[in-house]
Amino acid sequence: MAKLAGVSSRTVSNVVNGYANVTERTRARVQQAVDQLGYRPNVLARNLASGRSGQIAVVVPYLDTPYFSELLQGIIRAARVQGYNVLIDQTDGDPEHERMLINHGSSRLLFDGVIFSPLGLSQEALADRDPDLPLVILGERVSDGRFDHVGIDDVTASRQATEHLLDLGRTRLAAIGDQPYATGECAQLRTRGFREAHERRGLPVHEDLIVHTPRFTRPDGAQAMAHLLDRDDPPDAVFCYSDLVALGAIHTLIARGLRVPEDVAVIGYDDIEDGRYSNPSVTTISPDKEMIATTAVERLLLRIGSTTPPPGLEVRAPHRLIVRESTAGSRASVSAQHG
Amino acid sequence: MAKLAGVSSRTVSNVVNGYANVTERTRARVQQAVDQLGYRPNVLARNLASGRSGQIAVVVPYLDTPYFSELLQGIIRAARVQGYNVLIDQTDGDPEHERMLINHGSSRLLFDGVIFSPLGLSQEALADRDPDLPLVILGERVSDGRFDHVGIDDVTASRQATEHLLDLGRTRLAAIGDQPYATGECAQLRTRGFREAHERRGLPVHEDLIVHTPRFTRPDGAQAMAHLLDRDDPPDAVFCYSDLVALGAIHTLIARGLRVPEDVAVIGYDDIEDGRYSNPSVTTISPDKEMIATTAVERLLLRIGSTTPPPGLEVRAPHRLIVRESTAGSRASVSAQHG
DNA sequence: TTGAAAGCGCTAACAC
DNA sequence: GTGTTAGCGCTTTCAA
Repeated sequence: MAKLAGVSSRTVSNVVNGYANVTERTRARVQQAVDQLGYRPNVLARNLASGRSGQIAVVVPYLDTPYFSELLQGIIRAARVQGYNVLIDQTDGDPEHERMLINHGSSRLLFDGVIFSPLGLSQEALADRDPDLPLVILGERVSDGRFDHVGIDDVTASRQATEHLLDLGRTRLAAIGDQPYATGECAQLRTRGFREAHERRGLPVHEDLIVHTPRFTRPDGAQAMAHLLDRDDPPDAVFCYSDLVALGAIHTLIARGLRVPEDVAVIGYDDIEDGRYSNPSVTTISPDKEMIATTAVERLLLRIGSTTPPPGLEVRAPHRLIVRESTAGSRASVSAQHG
Repeated sequence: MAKLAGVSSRTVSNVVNGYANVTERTRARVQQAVDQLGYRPNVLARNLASGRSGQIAVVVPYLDTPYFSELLQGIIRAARVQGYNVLIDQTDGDPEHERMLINHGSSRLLFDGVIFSPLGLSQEALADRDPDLPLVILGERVSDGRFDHVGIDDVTASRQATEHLLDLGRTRLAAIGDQPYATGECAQLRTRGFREAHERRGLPVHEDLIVHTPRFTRPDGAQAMAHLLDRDDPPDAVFCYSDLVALGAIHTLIARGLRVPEDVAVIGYDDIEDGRYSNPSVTTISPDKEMIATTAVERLLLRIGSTTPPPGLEVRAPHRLIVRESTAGSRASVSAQHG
């Protein structure tokens, strides 16, 4: 024991953990011993004794989705600053896997809390989860008071995206990405924003131009767009529920010899890097990822630290509309509005 | 203790861990007790006692690089099958951070081994690392016998990419991504392949068309391409050291009103999804990511499991050339050659 | 303010 | 094959 090299046990713990009640002299003495012996506390032992693992889990549906990997970066950074490690888990949107993770998951104890971006998980599954597991939800789901929720205002953002398309003078707006079933809450909020924009202008929604997709990937976008173009009366603007979908849609448009945005304007969602360098670059809704990440970590650690769980907080992160070539053409400039 | 509900301690451990020497009857009895009490072994305690954490770390320079996030998926999957959790760490290519992780890193004990994709780390730093840490290196660096190395044959792949460009009848080939300094080994191997292709055909290398970039990102590609186009005698084909670079380069080309591939053919490297849906889609070198991931995990676990470290293995993963629109135009089809 | 000692819940060497 | 027992290296009451 390192403590032999000066004083004794309990004090070392105090010093290493930076507790208050230690004489300056003692602290110095211990510190010196620590340095000299190159002592490093054993994380495992500490974890066992304290009952905490010093790790948080981040659960996302798909790791190779740029939106998530960009978000993850911020989370990892924020967690590390607080001395926490991040465990990453991918669910592939599998409801069973998601449920397992927030229930009496086998790996409970491996992490002290979870930042969770659910996809397939229903409200009910969320409800009967392990009540002792500190939890922060990302995305669209609204807090039931027992966890925190961080996300942008999807409805407003979607409305603004749609209004941008209408402002361009387009009249036949399509929407790609609706998911009119239990696990598609996120998509449904965006559809609601799409509708609201029309309502505010007193314009009719072209119901048949709302296309469903199983996911928000490039292939989904490409296929949906092809579907739309096969119609008698194709759209002149498309609101895509992710930048990936937009990228896929644009791919199809160009492959069919159409011009973006002259023939069809396209707007995406997420502001991933791909959309900044694509041809054309993609107009998009840009959520403040940095703030989402920071807030999520902050809230989770607060939750982990408290014995009496704080009330569930509803955090609205800001977003902006970023106009690029896919709606503005080559003269694209940036306009911003905070949500 | 769950053991009260039947027999006793040590046996439980045996059963739970699936060891051999247990009577069928005993096993059943224990199993029943386990089920009944809803017993779950405490991972932390197990880790402390066994000295192993059941976690492996994967260290990559940048998490939001599609190549890495695609690779990570495979690694996570493979590790999970073996009952291992994956801890992800991002170094931002910071040599100091990288060195720390493979030395007496503070978080040693948190993971049993590391799969490492180094960037800034010099050969020397690698040499004086913690010799007890099981290590598998991804990418270009060749094994010194004390760790395993998994990667494709960069020189051959790069030569094939270049030959593909020459086969198109192009004569002024540029290369974007060289890094002629200590930490740019990966880039240098690709440059070597680029040269070899010219040599084999008895063609001169246009030295002034080899452009250096600090990283392999879209902005790097975009900028380098702009630089090339500002020359008196621009290239008619470009070998980009990553798909992201290619995407950036194409962005610039199109912005300048040039046609890809008619005016300039572009080939990338990595086969990320972005390149399959971009306009034009990107011809590329496709490494077998699945195999790289599986092999890396397999070798690492083997290393973790052995008391006497196995000799460092050099694993060559296969790759293929995938021809798409950025070199073949809209009639792009797929040709494959294994490396 | 600091020492002593009792675990945290498991694994593994050692006997039976 | 299975029970006994001694730690793994820390945190944390409890005294002093």
